[in-house]
Amino acid sequence: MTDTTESTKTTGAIGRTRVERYDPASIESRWQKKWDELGLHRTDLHEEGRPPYYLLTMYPYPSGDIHIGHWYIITPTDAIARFLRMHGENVFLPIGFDAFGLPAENAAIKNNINPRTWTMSNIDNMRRQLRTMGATFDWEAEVVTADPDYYRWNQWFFLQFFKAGLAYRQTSAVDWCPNDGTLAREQVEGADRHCWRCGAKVEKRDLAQWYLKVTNYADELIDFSGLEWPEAIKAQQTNWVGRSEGAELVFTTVVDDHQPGGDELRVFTTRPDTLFGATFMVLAPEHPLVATLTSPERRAEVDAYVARTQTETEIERLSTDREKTGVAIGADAVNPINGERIPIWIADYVLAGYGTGAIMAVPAHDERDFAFAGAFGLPVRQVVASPGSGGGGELEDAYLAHASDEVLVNSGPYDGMPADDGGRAIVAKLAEQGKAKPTVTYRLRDWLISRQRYWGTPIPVIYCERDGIVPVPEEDLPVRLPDTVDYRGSGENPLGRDEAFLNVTCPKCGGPARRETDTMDTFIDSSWYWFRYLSPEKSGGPIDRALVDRWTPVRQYTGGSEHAVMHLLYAREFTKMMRDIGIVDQDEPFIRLFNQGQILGLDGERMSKSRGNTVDPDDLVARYGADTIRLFLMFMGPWDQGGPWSPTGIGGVHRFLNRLWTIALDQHGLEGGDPDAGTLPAGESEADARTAVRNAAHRTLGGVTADYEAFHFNTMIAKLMELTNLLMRYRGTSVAGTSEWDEAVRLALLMLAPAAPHISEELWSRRLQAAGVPWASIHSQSWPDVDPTAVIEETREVPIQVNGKLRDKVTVPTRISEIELEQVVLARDKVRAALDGREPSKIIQAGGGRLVNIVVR
RNA sequence: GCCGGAGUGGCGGAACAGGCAGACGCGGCGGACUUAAACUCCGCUGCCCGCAAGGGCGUCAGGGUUCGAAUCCCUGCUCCGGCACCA
Repeated sequence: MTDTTESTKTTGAIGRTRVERYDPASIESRWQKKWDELGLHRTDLHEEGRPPYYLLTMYPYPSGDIHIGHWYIITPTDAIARFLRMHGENVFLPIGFDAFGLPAENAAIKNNINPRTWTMSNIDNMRRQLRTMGATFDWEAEVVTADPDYYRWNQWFFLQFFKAGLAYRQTSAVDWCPNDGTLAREQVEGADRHCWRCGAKVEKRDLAQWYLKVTNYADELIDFSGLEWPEAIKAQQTNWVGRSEGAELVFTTVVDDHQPGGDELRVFTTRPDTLFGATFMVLAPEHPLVATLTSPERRAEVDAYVARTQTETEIERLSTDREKTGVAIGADAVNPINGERIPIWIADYVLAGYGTGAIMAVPAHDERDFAFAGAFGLPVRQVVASPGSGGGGELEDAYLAHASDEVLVNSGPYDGMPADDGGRAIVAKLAEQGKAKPTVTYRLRDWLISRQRYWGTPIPVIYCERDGIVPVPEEDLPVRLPDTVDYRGSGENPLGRDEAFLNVTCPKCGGPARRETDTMDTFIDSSWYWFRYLSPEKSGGPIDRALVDRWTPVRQYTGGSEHAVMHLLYAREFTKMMRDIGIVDQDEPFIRLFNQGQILGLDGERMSKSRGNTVDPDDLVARYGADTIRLFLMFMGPWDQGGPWSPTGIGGVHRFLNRLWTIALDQHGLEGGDPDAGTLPAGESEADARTAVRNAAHRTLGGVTADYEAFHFNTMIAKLMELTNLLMRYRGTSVAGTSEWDEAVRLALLMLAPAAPHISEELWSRRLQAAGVPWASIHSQSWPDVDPTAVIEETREVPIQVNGKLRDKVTVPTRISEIELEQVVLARDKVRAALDGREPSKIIQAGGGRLVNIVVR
């Protein structure tokens, strides 16, 4: 802790003063309280005077503690808010808690307390910690998603989506985590297919589940026009949607002893040009025709393979370079282009959920088909080759080139055509017979939202034996999550064990019925929470349309990139669904997105409570104060970069604030350790020095303003350090206390205010008091303007190069002419030495004489 | 394999549109203050040669464009993040 009793000795011209030391502990909580009392951060959403600016940062999950990673995202966001307010924007910066979810349930099971109790007590703690940052959240807008007043609207949305055909129930093989229950496609990660949250291996289960029809928006989701989002996120989402253009081709099954034939076997391909090279077909083991097409003598083997793919896929899929497996089913198909009979196989490398679940295998031109053909001795026929090569000879690998300078071979009438034209011709020909059509396929799946967990939003549906699926009437919302359920895990839905919850009367027929016992994916909560911030208390509907129209889309969103294809994708999808049911009039939720980097723990891993590698900022705050921590985090490096946590260097930032304190409060003091203290630099007049101070202050202002706008906080702070160091040099000289000095200190405080709000407010208020001016918060001041006349330089230093190598520098008047500058440069001793008698062949003055380069042979 | 991003001192990082590489900070060295230490302050600090003046070399590697390249182009390497047989 800083010793507050010690004083800095001063022996300046003014005489002895006692200046207390910078003690953040004594000032920060005082200002936080004052700002609270004044309602400095409360946003009047109806105010007409200033333009609205919705600034949003991703709300935290209430895991129990705010760690340094939270500071890393939140405090720069707060600096942006304060900066914008000083520019006259009416900034809305709300905060809330993503309060449903698995960790609460697990912690509750472990400690035998109710998830709600656990969550709410964490939230209380985190509210307190969040306040120590000095962040300007509007706490009146707070949203807690586990409140019935919030989740009832999840249910309401679900009912509207159901009515609009955007929510549906379907039974199919789904990804299932032993801890989390069902997962959406986006929530299964890695080649080994593990759960995004708990890491457990994901299995396949056949379940009836609820889906949201987000595939409706596939094309819209890859259109980012009008959005300022990081390239990386746009690329990830585009890949995730996975739009793929090609054609659907229709093969036909051949009559066999055991089956009548004539069934259509549709395949999707991006390479119709290779149709003549199809030497076999492969169906996904789950393909519906497998059952009828399989011949009696192959039946046993096929059944065994199908069973095996269902149970063993995860183990096999562990290997990235898996061996191809599969079995022939004892039936053939006809290639529509040439009538050729080719055998039908099943294999797990063909996925049931993509395309048509069946492929034409062209081993010569597809790596996977090539490997499969190699494993089972199936023929390989090259049909694309570079012109002149003929395509003879054995391929060692699949031949993948298919640019327009490749031609078709072994393709009957299409021989010699460029591959891409040939492909189009083949599709066109088959289309005449109804056997092909150009098709677009997507990787994106509908959003599976059912979860077999307790701690979430109950899905508002009732199952009646007579009426089937009956939505809960809107007037019966919310379907409350019972507090007393035995939520402890036993692999079954906790809500299914609560008879009082489970048994209801059918709203349609009045007969006995049962409630849905699944809850919603918690990503539903975060898919519209920012709309709710605008009217958290509203009871007649989820959102206040007038405020939504006025304040959204969000102008600037800040948060991590780890939810690139989860939250950030769901939020876009949900907004489009809200638009389609007519309750908002916007296509996109977030205009600008900024992804800050991650602060990693000492182990180099992402900080998380479950890993136990979090850094608690409380100790650091106690020692250095919130302002130092805020600045240090911003100074570490570019905000979008993050990096491993190390407190080394925090002292440098703290010293900077101390120096600022000194120049603001002890301008006439003398530095004991500096032999030049109190004297102007040799050869510099007071007038020169005053001009230099003013010039530096305004130049800094220009740079700092641009840096704030670009979120370049590290260089913004570096510039303020430079200015402070300069003022430190002039402290105790005749320049200290002049109007130029005074202006520089004032500007420095204003520039620092968004980033280090407490110390700047404290120094600001002391200056006002000293000047006898009534107090007004620095945070309600206008951002200062650069005085263009102040940044005009009388002279400038010109680097001189000879053949691109720096040889000399010369200081010249700013208004020097080109000819004069050339004369000055050529007269320099070092230049003449470097030229060594040679005649310059060219003299280049770059940037209007900012640099001179002399070219000699 | 595909997609995205990045390679600059001992370290974190600067360098806006091709024009002084290394701002700012950490660390290190030297000094002032102190009885002493801590704190604070001042100076030096890319590498090599040299007592110095000065010179040479330097932005992952190799080529290229240019009067001039950390920056643009080509080839390759390494690292980080994402995807996972997507036909």
